[in-house]
Amino acid sequence: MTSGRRPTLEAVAARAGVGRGTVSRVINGSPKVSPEAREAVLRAIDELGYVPNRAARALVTRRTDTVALFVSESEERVFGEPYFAGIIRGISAGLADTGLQLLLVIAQSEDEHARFERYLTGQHVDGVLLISLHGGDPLPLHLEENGVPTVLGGKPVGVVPVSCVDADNRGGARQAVEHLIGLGRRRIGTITGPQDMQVGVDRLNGYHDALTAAGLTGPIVHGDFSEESGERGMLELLAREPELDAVFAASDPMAVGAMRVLKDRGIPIPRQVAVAGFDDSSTARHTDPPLTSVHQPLEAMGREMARLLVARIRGEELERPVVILDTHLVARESSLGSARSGGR
Amino acid sequence: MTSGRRPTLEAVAARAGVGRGTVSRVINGSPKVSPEAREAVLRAIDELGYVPNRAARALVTRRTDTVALFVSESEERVFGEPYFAGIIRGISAGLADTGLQLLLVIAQSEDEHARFERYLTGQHVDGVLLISLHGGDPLPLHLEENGVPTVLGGKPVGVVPVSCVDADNRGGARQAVEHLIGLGRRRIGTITGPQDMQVGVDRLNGYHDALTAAGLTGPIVHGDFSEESGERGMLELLAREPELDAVFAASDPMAVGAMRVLKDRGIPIPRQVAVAGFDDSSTARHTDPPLTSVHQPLEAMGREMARLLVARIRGEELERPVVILDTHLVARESSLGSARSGGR
DNA sequence: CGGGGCGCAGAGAGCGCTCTCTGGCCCGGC
DNA sequence: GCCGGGCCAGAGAGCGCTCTCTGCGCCCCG
Repeated sequence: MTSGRRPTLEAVAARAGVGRGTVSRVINGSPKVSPEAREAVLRAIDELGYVPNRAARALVTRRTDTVALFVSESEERVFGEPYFAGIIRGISAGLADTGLQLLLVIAQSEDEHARFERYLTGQHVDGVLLISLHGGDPLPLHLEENGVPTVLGGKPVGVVPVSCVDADNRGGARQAVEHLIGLGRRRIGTITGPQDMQVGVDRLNGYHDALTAAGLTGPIVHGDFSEESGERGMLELLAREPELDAVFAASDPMAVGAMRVLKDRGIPIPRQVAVAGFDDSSTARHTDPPLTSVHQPLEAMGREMARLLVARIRGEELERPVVILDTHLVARESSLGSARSGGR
Repeated sequence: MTSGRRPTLEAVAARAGVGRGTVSRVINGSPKVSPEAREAVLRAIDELGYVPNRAARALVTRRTDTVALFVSESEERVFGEPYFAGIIRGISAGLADTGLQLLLVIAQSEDEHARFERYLTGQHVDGVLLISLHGGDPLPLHLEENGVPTVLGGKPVGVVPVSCVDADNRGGARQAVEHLIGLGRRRIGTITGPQDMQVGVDRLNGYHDALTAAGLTGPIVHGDFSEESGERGMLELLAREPELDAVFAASDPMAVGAMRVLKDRGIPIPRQVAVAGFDDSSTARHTDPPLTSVHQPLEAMGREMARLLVARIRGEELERPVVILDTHLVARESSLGSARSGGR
């Protein structure tokens, strides 16, 4: 089929009866080409099935037309699957008509993390998308210092990033807790996420916001987003506050863990204790009872990350370098239904 | 930090007091370098923070050190999230110490599918991994014809692939149905996957195998792996076989849909009808009751795909170009517990 | 002590593209 | 009618690397 080797730009030029420069101009959409020449070149490209060689182009332009999605997965609990898949779809969609390719880099250990830092700063990609970043990771800083545009998924703890996209974790958590308060709950505990991640801090703050606004306080225990830490957290909450009538878990898996403990103890959900989670993962719809949870627009977040990165690569000034997308509560049976006090 | 531009191989050679060729040999691990020269080169590389330019190398070697993972997601129902994430992790792990980068290509429409076919056959990647392939997709054939090594995740329907990795869908389905038979069930229906996908066919065959071995028959309805098709399938099964005492759904979402219908009808699970699914997704653990399901080793499958592809890229002969990995049943409450006939 | 062979190093070419610079052609103005 | 300017095309250089080929020096053997 392909005779020996793929056709080069030179071959196209020969066939079209023009010079290499003209072919290059046509390919790159330069206006300085006469209609006849353009026509001839396009026909030759078509006839030869010419595809430009990226390596050769990258060599001279110093752009690779590739961006990396870097996922640090040293602790797999952080890396919830629905989150991952949703974000990736959004990114892929956002990149689709930009001509940029997506390189997926999953660092599963510290070693790999270091190796990839070198790789990414080494002129191999035009930009980097980072998700599930851990507290104080210097990677985004190093990248920017080396002139590699970087967009973060999720706010980093501490530093103000050059550009990042996040869900409104604080607002979402606040909504969830306000929802519980609105249902008449008064002794509302929370199981937090890791406090070295901004997302954990934000969701705790949202919880605080709602309680404070209602003049309430409640017990706080710390988890790490995992189902198992949800179980431990629930046990601790019950020990500290036997009169608990609701719990807000900062992730769905933790909510699932909490619900398991409640069931084991024979505590009816939501009659005695209402439960709300965060993520609105597919699991939330299938728990017993179905879990009230905060939905975040994963695909939109991914798309927005791609948009920001592309703009930065093109050297455009960003009007809003930090984008926070709305979250909303999806109320289900784990909180709805009658509470003990109001019960029939 | 970086003064102007990154150091080139030439700069390293100058600093080490050797020629470019020697530096190249050191980098590529050629044995034909004296220890002293190698030492000097390595020091210079370290001092300069030299990172080879991939584009320049790719241009001359005609290898890109990049493989693509191509996901055709035109119908999103097929592309279950846990499947995706698990496989990717395996692939990433399998590629980790090969120096190959992973390009993620998600074709969300027919247009993109066609565009990427051109891209992938156009010397941009050294090999391609394909997952969730649809019946009769000519892409793998085209790729191989163009000399691009390809490894499939999941057997294609019809043609015998050059190399592919799959789970033992038939065996898994058979195990699940044997399990139901072993529990005393005799009127076992199935909701199949799409029959234009080999995975759908295999799981139906496994169901057949088990029934035939036990001298039974049962009603078959066709679904498309989606939750909604599981609901429809269950309704149809109940209509066709009111005495049904078990159902094997070829995917977890379909099993979930089926369970919803059973619950709506007030049919106790598993007392009257036992349910088994396929995938052992995280959802399976959280349904009510928890779902018996067939587990497939996703990460191992991904790793195996990577291994096969790397071997093919290196031109090694494959001893077993088609790898089928074992599946096993995870029995949970949706099938365990007492059946009607046996009382409690 | 001389010649042949081997092993390591360096010079040169070239991968396929872009980009700059020069040149040719045509048109308009004086 | 001649010259200047604008516009499009092509030639040339060079991006950073690999690979081949030549050459040099050393060692070993006769």
